[in-house]
Amino acid sequence: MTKPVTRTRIQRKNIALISEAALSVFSTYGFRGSTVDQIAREANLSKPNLLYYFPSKEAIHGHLLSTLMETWLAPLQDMKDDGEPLEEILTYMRRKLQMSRDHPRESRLFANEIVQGAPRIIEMLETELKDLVDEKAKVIEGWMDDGRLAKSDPYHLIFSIWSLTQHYADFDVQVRAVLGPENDDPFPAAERYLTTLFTRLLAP
Amino acid sequence: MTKPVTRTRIQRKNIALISEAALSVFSTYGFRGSTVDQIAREANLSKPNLLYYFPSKEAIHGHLLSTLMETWLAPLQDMKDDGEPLEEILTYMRRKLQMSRDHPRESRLFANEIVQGAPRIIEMLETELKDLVDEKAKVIEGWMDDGRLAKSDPYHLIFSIWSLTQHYADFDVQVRAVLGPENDDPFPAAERYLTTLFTRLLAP
DNA sequence: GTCTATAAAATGATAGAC
DNA sequence: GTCTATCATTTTATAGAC
Repeated sequence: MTKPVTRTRIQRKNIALISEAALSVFSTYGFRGSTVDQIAREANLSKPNLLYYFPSKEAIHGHLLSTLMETWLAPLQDMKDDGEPLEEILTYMRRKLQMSRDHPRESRLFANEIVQGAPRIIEMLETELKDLVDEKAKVIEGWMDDGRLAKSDPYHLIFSIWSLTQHYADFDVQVRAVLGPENDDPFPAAERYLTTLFTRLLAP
Repeated sequence: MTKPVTRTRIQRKNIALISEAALSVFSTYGFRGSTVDQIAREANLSKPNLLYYFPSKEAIHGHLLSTLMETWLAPLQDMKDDGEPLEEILTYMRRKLQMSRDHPRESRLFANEIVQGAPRIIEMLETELKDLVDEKAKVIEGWMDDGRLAKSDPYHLIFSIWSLTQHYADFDVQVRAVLGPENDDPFPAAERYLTTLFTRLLAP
């Protein structure tokens, strides 16, 4: 698929530098709201030098999205049929919550893209993501049919894990504004709350 | 606060036209990603004519945000101390879900603003919104202390209602992509799922 | 109130020297 | 590989006729 490339140390370094800078900028302003100038400044490169490594603004954004996609899907892929059902769900939820805490920019990059209609990843959502969710929804449904998990809609269950965990990255400023400056880290309380929520919802 | 204005019919009509168009455009592209040209085209006005009614792009955006804010807070304000606790919470959740279904552009306008750091409404979040949530969290905590609602964190309970309901507006394309074209309206199933979720979480 | 024309700044991208 | 200079477009906003 992707053509094999041999890159020099300096190429690897600059591509990493640009990716890092672009992640910060795109996740904060969205695709159309971001400028190549901003990214170049953030990466400490001149604009033409940045465009020596990527042919266009669109290319940088596409590179980020496809690179991050597999990281993003990994936690759901790792939810295994043969585990203890409630523990599998709780582990998935906790991993997603950790990603919100440790990689909020990645979360906001996707949030920006999807809120704005997902023009650049809609196809991937309809194929890769849908297939993965279909598969895992079947697993969850099996658990419910076996009486190992209380019944509820498996698709909306997955949506609820996404929305509840990503909220702490995507709406971080609002969460902090409401909790006030005295509560600096909302994540420990969030984890306790979400554990209770999914346990009460799903315990058989 | 706002200076009282007497507007002609034509002024009211055009301001409404511009607001409507701007809501569509800003909610889809965010502030920086939107152009005055787009809004003018959408409103069937020339760009200078649009700028005759609003002094700048920023002014249109600000007008929208402050106009919509009270609509946005109304459902939480209406949650009353003297009702049946679980019903009050479920009613609030359902009203929020209805807003996601009936006013998705408003939801996405705020989502865009907050994901991008809420530069234009952060102050309002730290005052009006925080005060309202503080007040309602106290009410909920009272219900829990009286044993009329199972205990859990009232702040994160409110966050969870926001994230779960707004998800169906803000991430609409993703929800539809995953459910596939055969499931055209996700809201009925969402309402059943969320009713189950909050009932199991909160029933004493 | 509405329009055409246009100024002034920003932005994406390229040319070409080193 | 990196830079300065620059082009072509887009974009916000204004001038001024009607």
